[in-house]
Formats: sequence, C-alpha cells, structure tokens
Amino acid sequence: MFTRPRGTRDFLPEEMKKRRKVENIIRKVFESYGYEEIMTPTFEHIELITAKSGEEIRRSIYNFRDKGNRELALRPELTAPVMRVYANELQFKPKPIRLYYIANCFRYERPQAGRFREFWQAGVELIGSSSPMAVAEIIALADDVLKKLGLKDYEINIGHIGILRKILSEVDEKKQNLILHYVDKGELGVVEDMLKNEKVDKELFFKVLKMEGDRDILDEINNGLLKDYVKDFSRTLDILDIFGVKYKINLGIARGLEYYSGVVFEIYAKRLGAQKQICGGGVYSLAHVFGAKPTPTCGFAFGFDRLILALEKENLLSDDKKPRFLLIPMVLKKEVFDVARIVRKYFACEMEVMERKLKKALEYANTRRITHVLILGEDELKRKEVAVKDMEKNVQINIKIDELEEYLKKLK
RNA sequence: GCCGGGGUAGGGUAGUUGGUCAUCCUACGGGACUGUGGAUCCCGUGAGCCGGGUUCAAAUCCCGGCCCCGGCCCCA
Repeated sequence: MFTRPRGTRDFLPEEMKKRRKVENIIRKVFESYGYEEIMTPTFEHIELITAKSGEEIRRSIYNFRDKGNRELALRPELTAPVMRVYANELQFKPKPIRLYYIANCFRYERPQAGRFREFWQAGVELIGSSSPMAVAEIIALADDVLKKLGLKDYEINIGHIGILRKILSEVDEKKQNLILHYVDKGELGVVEDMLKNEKVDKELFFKVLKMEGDRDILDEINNGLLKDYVKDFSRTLDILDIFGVKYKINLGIARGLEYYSGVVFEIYAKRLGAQKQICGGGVYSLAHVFGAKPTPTCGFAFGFDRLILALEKENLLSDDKKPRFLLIPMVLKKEVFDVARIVRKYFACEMEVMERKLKKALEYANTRRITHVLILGEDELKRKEVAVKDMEKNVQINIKIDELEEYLKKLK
C-alpha cells in the first residue's frame, strides 16, 4: 500500500461537498465586490518566495530542484505571485485592480491540528490603493464572507505596522524586520537587547506593543511623532464603524511577513485553539520588489481549511439533500437511456450497473440515500411508463415517460 | 525548530509474564428471498506501519525509520 505524503490529505466525496459549498459562497461574495479570479503556477522560482517574505516563511519553504537544475519552490502563499503578475502584466490597467484567488499552498512544517503541508487559501488583493476606504473595504469584505458563511465565533483584530515602523524609523529596514519578527514571536527580551544602542523611544515602542482594546486607546498616542499615522488609522476605523464591522484594536500584531507596512489585521476563531487564526492581511508594499512602480496595495487571505474547521465546530456544514435518482433497468431498451437523459436534465441519476436483483438494488439505494428509484421493466415499457419510487415516503407511482419531465420540475 | 501520545481488516476494537488457525462489531460482495429497501440468518473478502535486533518462537520485548493525533512557536 502507498501512503500519502506527510501533511497532505485526501478529500472524500462527503468532504468535497462541504468544501465546494464553502468555496462557492466565498467566491460569490468576493465577486459581488467586484473582485476577479486569477490563477498562478503552483510553483515559482525560489527567489520570488524568498524576496520579501519573512523568517518563518523562508524556513518552511517547500523547495526542489528540477531537471534543468532550477531551484523552485511550491508557493507558500499567493500575495507574492499575484504581485509578480501585476508587475509583469497588469501594471498599466486602470486602478484599482481587484483580484481574488482560491488555491492550494505548501509549507514544509510539522503537521498538527489545522496545519498541513498542503493547505488552501482564499484571498483578495486590492492593487492601487491603501487608502482608509480601501483597507476598510477589504476588512468589511472578510467580515461579510464570515457572516454569509454563518460563522459566529470570530474576532477581528486590527493593528498598524506603520506605527511600529515609524517609532523604529531610525533603525535600518533589515533590522526593523528582524525586530518585528521577534515582536511577532513575543520575545520582547531580544527586542530590548536589539534596541539598546538605537535612537528609539523604547518606552513608547513597548507601550504601543501592549495596546489592546477598543479604539479609545488610540487617544493616548494621538500626538507628536505618531499623529499622522493615528489619524490615518482612525479614518479606517471610522469607515468600519459606518459599515457596522465589529473589531478590536491590537497594536501588537506584527505579522510574519515583511512586506506589510500599514494597517494589518488578523481574524481569530477562538474555538480552534492553537491554530485559531483563520484570516490575515493588511496594507503592504511589494510591487517595487518585482520591478513595478511602488503601488499601494492591500489584501488578505483566509485559511480555507481552518474556515472549514471553524464552521464544523459551529455545526454549519450539514449537507443539503437534493433529490438523487437511481435507475434500475430490468431490460435494456432505448427507453432506459431516454429516461436517464430526461432525469439528468434536472438531477443526478445513476444507473444500476451491478446486475443486481431488484431487492439488492433497492438495498443499495437505501444505504446510498437515493431519494428516488426508477424501475423500468417490460410491464412499464408496454405502457410507456416508468415506475417512480419515493424512497423516503415509501410510495410508488407509475408515470408516463412523456410526463416525467413535469414530475421532475415539481421536485425542484 | 522543540515537546508529549499513538499505529491490529475500509471504519471501530479484543488479545500480550512472547507460544494453536489473531477476537468481536461494522462495512463490503453474494445467497436464503425468481420485479420492490431499512429486519434476520448463512457464506465469502479482508489486518498486527516499515526495517533491523533479541529468541527455538515476536502483534507482544529492544532499536531505527515512516505515518497519525495533540501541545509550544509561528502561520492560514
């Protein structure tokens, strides 16, 4: 027997039904805001991934060498590939450009609850603006998706990396990234050491990092150095208030990716425990890294698999049952296929192919949760009829083949 | 990268101070029952993660690996 590679999964029909259902809702909401789907390669040159991703991502790159000795990497996320596409081919389209994707990603990490080596992300990028209006739009969009999915237990946390970077503006960018990396890891002792000889208002920095609560807390830093940033932040929050989006301020959010530069947000589904983060995003600058003019951008990604887990925890993924037909032909005549063709215009109709006796076929229909069985034998054919057995109500009627379509329409 | 717990038919399990043919339930295929489902009975299919070691003998003990579950960190 062969086993799956570590950290990968097989999705069986029952599970795929749920996943497609969720996917379709996400797709619909994204599209309703004007976002258009894009698809990029499953693997990229490794440099694209390492360019500006962050320590953690770099450590977990799923890379390989191809036969042409190229160093390639399975994509760990889609923001960088999408921005490469933007730089390569979409730079001169009218702004803003609204793109979305639902695709698999790969990270070479230790699998555990809600963490896999192959996982799916569903995200959007809004290219051309990082105005408060734009940022508020994407956060509201994420919120809308969760509402349409029916999820109750989630919390939107909003921070601002621009504020953190502003306080650190005397430190060179590389070191800033490293500091933010340790902030993200919660190793504040290391951060303190790194700031020792820097001209940075350390008291302010650590105070800001710990700020968490509703928007009033921003008043404390709405002065001097940070005034403009707080103003920008507040405008975004104003708009979210107007949209009716509930959120929490959390300035300790540093994000593991180095390209973030402004408002950032994370959404948690607390019931998921360790892997509770179901969404992350914010304002970033990446276009210039791939050779385009600097372009303000914002975006986010849902962890699709975690979304599924969160929805399951809240019992929101019961499968809706559509009528499902089984056609049992007792004789093989043209009419059998005519009937199948008619039913298939409306519902799934499978054909009995095991050459089973009627009783066994019905037994099968029963366990497979077939809702309607069609029986076609000599008797029925003589009268140009088909026997339709409703498995749930346990009633059987004969219907003229000519009138079958009317019957099906009523079921819809 | 670090730390715990595991691995017996497709799913769920029993069994071990090493010693018959590895238990039972379920699922699957067929039959009893020749064109009418959910019950019952019968028959059949089907297993000790992989590799090595100890031993007359290993599912059981030891070592290594693989995989799964979970926690830390991080991420989605």
